Amino acid sequence: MEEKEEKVKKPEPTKSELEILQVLWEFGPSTVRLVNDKLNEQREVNYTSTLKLMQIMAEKNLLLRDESSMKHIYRPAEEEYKTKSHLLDRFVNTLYNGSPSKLVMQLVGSKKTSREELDELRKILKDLDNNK
Amino acid sequence: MEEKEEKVKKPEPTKSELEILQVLWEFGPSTVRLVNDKLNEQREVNYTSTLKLMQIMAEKNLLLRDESSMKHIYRPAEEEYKTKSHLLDRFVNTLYNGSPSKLVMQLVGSKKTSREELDELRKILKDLDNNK
DNA sequence: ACTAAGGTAGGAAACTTTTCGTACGAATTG
DNA sequence: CAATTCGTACGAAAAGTTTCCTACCTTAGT
Repeated sequence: MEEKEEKVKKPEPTKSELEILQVLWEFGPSTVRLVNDKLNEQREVNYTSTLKLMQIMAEKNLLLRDESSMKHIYRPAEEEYKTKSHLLDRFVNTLYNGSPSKLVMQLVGSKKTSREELDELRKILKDLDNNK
Repeated sequence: MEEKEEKVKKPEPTKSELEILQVLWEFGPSTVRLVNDKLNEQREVNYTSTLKLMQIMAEKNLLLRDESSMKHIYRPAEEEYKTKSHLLDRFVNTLYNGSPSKLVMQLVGSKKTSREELDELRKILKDLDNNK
């Protein structure tokens, strides 16, 4: 009993790696070309830069790829939810001493949080109460 | 009308820089020695490493320092609240498409969030309703 | 006065992350 | 079938971040 699926530890994605993951989560398994095009809607990146990065991510097991066709198809190795949950966790730990409610207080107190968002928040918390 | 206080843009703190800021926020204006000691409670860092980093941070205007005495006293250039608020904002933008409520939903859905924290959250949202 | 202890400053080394040049193979097209 | 286009692979350069060595100054103790 040793190998099941992916035994290898996935490191945390870097900033640029996260950008790539976002694209893949949004558009599903994609070619480097597609990803690079999307990235270039935000900022200029050379195609080979994106290629290289995605190759590295594959090595690190952040991405999986299908090489059966010539244009390799990449996809995230881990679910969006799982990855983000992990990142959120670290964020709460480093900035809010591990206390999610402190974070939410800041959100609620922030001028940047819109009325609509606040309404949404109320709804969520109400549900929380009901399913107690 | 050109210079008022600090016109210079402060860059986002890096990971290590954030560690230092945390110490300064918690303990107030401090010497490098103090900061380094606190850091070493978590992990081993050489004194001059911390010194150098704090000097760089002062250059970048992340820290201000009082050089009047020989042991320089450093303090964050920006309030804890402001810096964290900014970081939280960027976090929400990059991971949750700018929607705080999505983030909170993840918090609420996470197994890692304790019962106590959930209670806290309810309280916060209730207040939100009252001060509507 | 000398030594030890504790400061600062600066530069270089070590790592990590990001970018891109170059080579080269496969497909497409004129 | 040549030329252009589009793909991968690889390596190294560039940039960013972190660590630490060395030099040197000041203060405290002996």
